[in-house]
Amino acid sequence: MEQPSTIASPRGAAAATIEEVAARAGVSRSTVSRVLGGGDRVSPAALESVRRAIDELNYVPNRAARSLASRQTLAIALVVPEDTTRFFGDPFFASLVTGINEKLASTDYLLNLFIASGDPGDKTTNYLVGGNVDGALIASHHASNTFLERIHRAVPVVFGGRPLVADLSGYYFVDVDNVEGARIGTRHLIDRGHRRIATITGPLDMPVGSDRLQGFRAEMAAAGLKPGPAEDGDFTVDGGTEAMQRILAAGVPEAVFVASDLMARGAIGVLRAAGLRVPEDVAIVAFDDSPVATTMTPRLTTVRQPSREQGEAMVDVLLARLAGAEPPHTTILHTELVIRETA
Amino acid sequence: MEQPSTIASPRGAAAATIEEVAARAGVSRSTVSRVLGGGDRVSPAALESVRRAIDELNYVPNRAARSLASRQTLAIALVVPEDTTRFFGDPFFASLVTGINEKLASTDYLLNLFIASGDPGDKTTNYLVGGNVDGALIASHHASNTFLERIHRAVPVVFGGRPLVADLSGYYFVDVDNVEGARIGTRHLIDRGHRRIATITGPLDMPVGSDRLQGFRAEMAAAGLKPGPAEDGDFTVDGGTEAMQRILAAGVPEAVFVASDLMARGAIGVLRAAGLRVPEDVAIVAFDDSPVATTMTPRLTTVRQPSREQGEAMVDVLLARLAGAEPPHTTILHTELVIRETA
DNA sequence: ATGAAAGCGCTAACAT
DNA sequence: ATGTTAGCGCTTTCAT
Repeated sequence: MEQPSTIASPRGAAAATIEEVAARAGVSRSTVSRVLGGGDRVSPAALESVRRAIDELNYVPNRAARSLASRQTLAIALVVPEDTTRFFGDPFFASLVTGINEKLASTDYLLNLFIASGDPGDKTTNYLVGGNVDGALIASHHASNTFLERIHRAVPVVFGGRPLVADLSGYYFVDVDNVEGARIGTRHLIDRGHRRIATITGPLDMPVGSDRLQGFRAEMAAAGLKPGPAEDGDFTVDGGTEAMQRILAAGVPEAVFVASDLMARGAIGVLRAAGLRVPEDVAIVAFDDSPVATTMTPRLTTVRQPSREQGEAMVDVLLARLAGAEPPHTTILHTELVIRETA
Repeated sequence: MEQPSTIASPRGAAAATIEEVAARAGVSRSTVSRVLGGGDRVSPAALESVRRAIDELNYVPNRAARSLASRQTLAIALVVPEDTTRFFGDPFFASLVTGINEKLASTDYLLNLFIASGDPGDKTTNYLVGGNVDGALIASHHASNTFLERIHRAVPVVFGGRPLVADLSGYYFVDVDNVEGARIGTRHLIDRGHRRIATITGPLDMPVGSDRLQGFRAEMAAAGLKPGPAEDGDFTVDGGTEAMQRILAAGVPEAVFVASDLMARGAIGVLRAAGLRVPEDVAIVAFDDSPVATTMTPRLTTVRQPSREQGEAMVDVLLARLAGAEPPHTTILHTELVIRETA
């Protein structure tokens, strides 16, 4: 060991620089840089000695310097404009992140996750706009316009879900056909012979929320039925509970189309507490097909949303853009009905 | 515009540089830099014109350049060496992240989250070692030594839980007193008059796993009781299910100390399926006091672990180190028993 | 209070 | 195949 262990300070030993590696290997900076870049146009001898020097010095290139010079970071941000409770509570994010992570694992890009709830000081935004990542994935939902637009202007972005902006042109996003999904789910209820059908929606200021309500209404209309009450369940278990209570207060429906599995869980709890059987007294079709759909009893009949594939598709589109290709601005994924026990 | 707009590419308009801001404001780079740094030793007039220029140009400092020069990034990494399933499935991480996030929100530091499951190419490690963050928080668990040590050597690190390294000296960590917690939980079972007590453990290659088993055994020994079977439930619902099945196969215990809420959920499912009542036939004390403890029926009697406080404490220690202070290497948090319905 | 000048550690032409 | 030369955009002495 030639390096004395200087490590009494918080940061470890002063990091070796490319210059030191070059000196030790008896070559120039450029040669070391070439080795770092894949070892092309480097003699076997030089390559060997550089590699050894890197090893001995425990050298890792300084990324700030590297990105400053090369204008790329090899990092991709996933921004989730939600608070931690929602982020961890909603299984949608788990699948989305899983899809993204897996797709990115085989590339040189590293995924940075930002849980940017309120972020008063715009720390996250400045970080992204400041050139710290090559591209960003945003699980849009109900983020404020300025926030989205600032990032979108500075760095290639792909949205998960339809971004909430005035003018969609120029934006890239991967969305699920929520209108279609809601129609499929509602249709199943109608096919089962139900007529008085209520719905529990997500927040209507979110595209996912309003799209699913729209699908519900469209399908009811197509069947010549008058839609029952629609109550906002906030995409949470508790919200679903309260929404169901409000619906019940107005009379017991034959069936309920619930716009997420989580809300369905809350709703079913209320139904049972009221002595109503599912599906015998009230049938339920939910939306998501997340793990809770099979974990709870009775197991949910639900509209499957391909969240993981959505994550993968987002990465595909972003990577294509970063590679200079021209992927389609809009990618739409489809849903399918999974019939289990609640309808 | 002296620079031709080469940017038909994905990224938006070329970002303004400090030089352009200076020119527009009619001052030097240095003055702009001072304004950026807080506006000290700058005349009101200059300050005003620089601010306007920044605004008009939509200027955001390039962070790579800034960190290269200033040797700090204002970013802090949270590294979770787990796969996404575990990360999202275990409520422990949700509270930990919540605590960390909240504590960091009021500082200038930005939290970068890395879900570094396998990471074959060491992308995450190189990112951290490459100086991309000022410090790192690691939810340690069962990460490989080399991984932890490489990061620890390069950047100030604080671990959540006791890191799995040969020599603990030099490491900073915030841990929960798991031995004590397990003793408290086990004691409660003994106090209730139970004698034949089994345990479902976490993986024993994790400090949390072995500590809780050790506490269970210590308390049983202190009471002069022979510990019942111990089965590894992997800290998951399914693992808990299987562990309980193995225990049952060897005979029905009077009580089980289960080292996590999630595993208790699986275990109770098995018990009920076997026609056994909880707590009448088999009493259960779990560990965590996560949201599932009150969500399920019956509600869990469990040892409360302050995960959120743990996250906050981790940030405190790291921030202290970054500020040049000398916080204690070890911080131990305590547990308390929460009595509900299962014991 | 302000500017000039010297890097931070790296990549990327451009020579050779 | 290798070295030389410029920067990348910023902070930071050091003068003034």
